[in-house]
Amino acid sequence: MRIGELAERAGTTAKTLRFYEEQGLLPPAERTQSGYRDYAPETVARIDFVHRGQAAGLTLAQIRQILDIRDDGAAPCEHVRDLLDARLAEIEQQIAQLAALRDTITELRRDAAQPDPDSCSADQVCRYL
Amino acid sequence: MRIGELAERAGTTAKTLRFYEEQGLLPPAERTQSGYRDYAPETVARIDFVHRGQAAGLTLAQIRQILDIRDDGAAPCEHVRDLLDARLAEIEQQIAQLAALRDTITELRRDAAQPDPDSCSADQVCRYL
DNA sequence: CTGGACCTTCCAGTGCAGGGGAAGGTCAAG
DNA sequence: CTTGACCTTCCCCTGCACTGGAAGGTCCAG
Repeated sequence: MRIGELAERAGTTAKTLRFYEEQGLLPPAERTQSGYRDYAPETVARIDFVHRGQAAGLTLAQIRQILDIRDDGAAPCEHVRDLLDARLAEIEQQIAQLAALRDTITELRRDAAQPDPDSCSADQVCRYL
Repeated sequence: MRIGELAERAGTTAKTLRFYEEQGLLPPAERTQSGYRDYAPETVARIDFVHRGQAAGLTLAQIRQILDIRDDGAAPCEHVRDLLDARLAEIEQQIAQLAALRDTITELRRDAAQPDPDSCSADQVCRYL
């Protein structure tokens, strides 16, 4: 299978697959005599895994770690579990930060409900911020 | 006042102030005979405003819009209000997306609570993801 | 007059996940 | 034999807000 067909089957682009190979997410592909990349059908599953990892909010670097463990012949279960835990903690923190920011902005917005341009000195630019 | 002193008073770095000037957040500074930037003390207030805008989650481009309106002689109140509204909507959406991702990961994590390496085929890399 | 602190410009890189496009090679159909 | 679709490598660009560093100029104290 050539790179275009693989890309279509896996729901991505040839450009992205070359990028994944460069990043070590895909092993260097076999080549035809003329230099074209030649993929086994199973490669689709590997790309699907990358997509599942992304859907779980993992970075390509983290997904690569998992693949490296698997390629070493081990089962990456525990590492996956740790990554999910870490990601979960990050997300909770991000949500908390965004919620705090939302509250801040909501308050600013309330103060700015009936703007009074005259009470804004040019010096401070805008007294509602 | 030279750039280093301004940076210290405003709680930032000289490098950042040059960057702000380049981005149009600060007007091109006066220069001394020898070419050093020379600032009026009021400049601190402008940088403070930039920081308040950042604290409200606005981008430098958005903060620049507000400053441009003020520099045109108008009061930016209404534009500020609109920006806050837009930012608020974005934040709500980001929070919702993160909450959905959190739920997804929580579920994955529950399935991976007692990892069973043998049930993971090498093909799919990790059945918990 | 020398050293060090400060300033200048310009170039380049950071992290993330690719996308755009040039210049050229290959392959199958008509 | 040519056309068009596909492939190759290569390098640069995106957004965001800076940060680092090189090479050189200025200022002031000792």
